[in-house]
Amino acid sequence: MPKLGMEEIRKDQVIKATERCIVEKGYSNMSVKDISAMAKVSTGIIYHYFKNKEDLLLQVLKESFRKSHEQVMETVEPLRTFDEKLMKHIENINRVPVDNPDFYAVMLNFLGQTINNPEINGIIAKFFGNLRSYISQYIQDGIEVGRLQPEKAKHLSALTVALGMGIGMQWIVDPESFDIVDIEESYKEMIESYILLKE
Amino acid sequence: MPKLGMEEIRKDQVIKATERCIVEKGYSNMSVKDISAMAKVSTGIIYHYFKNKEDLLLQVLKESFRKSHEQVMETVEPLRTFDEKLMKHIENINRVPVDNPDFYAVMLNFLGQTINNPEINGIIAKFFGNLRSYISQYIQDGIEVGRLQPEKAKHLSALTVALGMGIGMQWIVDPESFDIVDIEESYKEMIESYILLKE
Amino acid sequence: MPKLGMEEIRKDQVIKATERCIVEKGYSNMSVKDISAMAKVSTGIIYHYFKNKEDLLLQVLKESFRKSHEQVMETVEPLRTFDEKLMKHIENINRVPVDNPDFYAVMLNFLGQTINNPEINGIIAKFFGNLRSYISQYIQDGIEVGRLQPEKAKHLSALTVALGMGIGMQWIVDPESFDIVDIEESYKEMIESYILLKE
Amino acid sequence: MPKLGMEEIRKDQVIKATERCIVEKGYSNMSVKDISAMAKVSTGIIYHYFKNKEDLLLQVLKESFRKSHEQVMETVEPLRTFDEKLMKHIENINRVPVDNPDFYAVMLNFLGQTINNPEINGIIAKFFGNLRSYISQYIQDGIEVGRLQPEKAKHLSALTVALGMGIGMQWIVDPESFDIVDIEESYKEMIESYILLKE
DNA sequence: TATGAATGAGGATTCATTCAT
DNA sequence: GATGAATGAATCCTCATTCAT
Repeated sequence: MPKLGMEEIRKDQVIKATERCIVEKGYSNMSVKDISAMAKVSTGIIYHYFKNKEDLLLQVLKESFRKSHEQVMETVEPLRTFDEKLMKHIENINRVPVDNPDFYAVMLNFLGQTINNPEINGIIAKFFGNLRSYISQYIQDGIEVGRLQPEKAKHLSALTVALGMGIGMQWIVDPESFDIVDIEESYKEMIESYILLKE
Repeated sequence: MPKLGMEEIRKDQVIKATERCIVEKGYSNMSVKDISAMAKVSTGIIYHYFKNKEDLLLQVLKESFRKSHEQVMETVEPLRTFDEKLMKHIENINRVPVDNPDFYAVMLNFLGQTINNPEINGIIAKFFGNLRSYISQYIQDGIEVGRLQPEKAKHLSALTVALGMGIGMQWIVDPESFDIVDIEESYKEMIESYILLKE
Repeated sequence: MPKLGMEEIRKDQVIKATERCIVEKGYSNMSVKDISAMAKVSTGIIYHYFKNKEDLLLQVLKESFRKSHEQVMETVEPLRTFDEKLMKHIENINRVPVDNPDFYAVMLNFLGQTINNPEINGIIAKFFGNLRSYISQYIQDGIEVGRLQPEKAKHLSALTVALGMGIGMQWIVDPESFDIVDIEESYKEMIESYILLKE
Repeated sequence: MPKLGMEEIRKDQVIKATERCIVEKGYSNMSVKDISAMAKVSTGIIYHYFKNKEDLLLQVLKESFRKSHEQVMETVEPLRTFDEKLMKHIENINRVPVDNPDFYAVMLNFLGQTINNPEINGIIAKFFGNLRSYISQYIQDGIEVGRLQPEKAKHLSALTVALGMGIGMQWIVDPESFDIVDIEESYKEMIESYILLKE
């Protein structure tokens, strides 16, 4: 077993274990010992690779957002037209709770810290900002090709993200309340009816 | 100072103090001692009136939702037509983050516990359910008077709530990202364009 | 309901409740609140009639021994001959665990405090001393009527009490280990064979 | 000071300290902090090696019985004849209160918990059962070599243990009441007169 | 007499973090 | 690099006792 170059392996191992702990026990009920047990390492190792628990948690959040972003890019970028991209993005957002419920669990847990932890708040703010800015780009494209009303552009990105997040949250809290696959159509329709795509 | 019949006074005092603690310190960084200091009572009194910290927290959440619901009812109920009601409801939802940021702080903190705490989850699920069901009633009314397309009704309540919550969350996390008073118009327009109100 | 002369009624009520608490929860797991709940009075009442918890407990122990002693006297005193008395006394001692298991529960609980609580130790010592001294009297009588060997008298009372207590304790701890009614015969035989009763 | 492989050392250290605390302060007046101070370790270490206070106490009881049993075996086993063994066993039991008063202090404290703590009850029941079963074996041997009346065997072990325990308890509670070295002779005589050893 | 509200010290237990090995 | 023993402050909670009513 290599002793050198373990850094990446160990960090990854610990971050993944922390994620699982958040999902299984929750942000506020999870000790460093729990994490080390889940990762099958000693507690000492954690402090060897991370400054402290808070540092580790921040890295977990960053990694979680990084992966989520990566996933979105992979599916959306290859598409050509702005409306394909927008609709794909909506699909992506809408399906997170089903496809990757752990992401939601992690995000909700961190969201609870946003009020009192500026660092976490900053990371989440940046993530939301990114989501909006991708959508803004598609919209810009749509305006440029003359198929979108410029006056609707201003809040569209925030509204699109809002719908996705709001649907996801309601569904995570109560999956019986509606069918999340079913609602996707309405989600798209609502956006479309608002921006009045011109043929 | 009276010694008898203090129950309601003390419970209220402690619940309010707990709310303040959640807002100022956060759900997971707040000790019973913090609460008792905030409420200017002894820790013992908290256990005299609440079974334990969890019980207290649940009551804080319930109380928070109760007040929020009350507030909504007061402004929406007096209105006559379904579209006035719906739009007022939207306004209400949209303004919570500005008018009552503490409510958002509390809710976000509890939302973070929803994954791992079935009791909290139940209370939040019920609250979201209530929000949707009020909207559903306005919509029913709208369909009955022939001014609303029935086929849009199915997900409208969830979508309306989603927009409100999603806007609020983004704004709480980053108030610089958009003007929340400004976005209200777009919020309403999006709903209206979807349901195609007939004159 | 009389307000004057409540002292005896209340004291008795509280002492009985305390006894029940000791039996049901154990000496060291029982709070003043438990006692007041069991007695259906307020905690304040307890401090009105007893100096403090320790005082109350001492009175419970005394009362327990007083009742036990009373019971013994009632059945033994009417008898005539010393050997009838001795055997009846043995029967009495032997049957306490079955007839009055609460007494054993209470005594065992207090016995556990004897090492570290001189006051409790004193009361128990006196109780054991009493038991021995009654037996010594019967034996004196036996010697005087010439039916008992004087040289066996010295330790007989302690040995008789020892057998009774030792049997009781083993049986309380494990009632399956022997039949306590059955062992009485052997208990008596052992005493008889030792003192060689002359016809 | 070594950092690895401390488990046995620490456990022993803590168990011994707990024993001392029970003797000096009593089962119900002794805090984990007292124990940790007595053992000269931090409170944390106690929870590192024992599940909780109750677990620790159970191990103390077990250890106490284990040592006592060991001691008995060492002195009794080398002996040849059943009556030598029986008498030695009686001597051993009788001398515990003098030779090892801590054992009695510990046992009495735990005995007080037997009514309300099934686990403690089980351990004590087993210990008493062991004591009886050793004696039963000597008796069997005596019957087989024809020097003991079989009909007396049934309760003899319980009666022998009863005498020993009963004497010890009375003496612990009031050492002035009789001379425990002196009573040993009578203890033995009582057993001998009962079983009528044939030459 | 009687109540039960109120106190706060003290209880068991957990936990982030350090450090000798 | 890696371990897990060790710490002790901080957590939640209980409880004997007091006292205004």
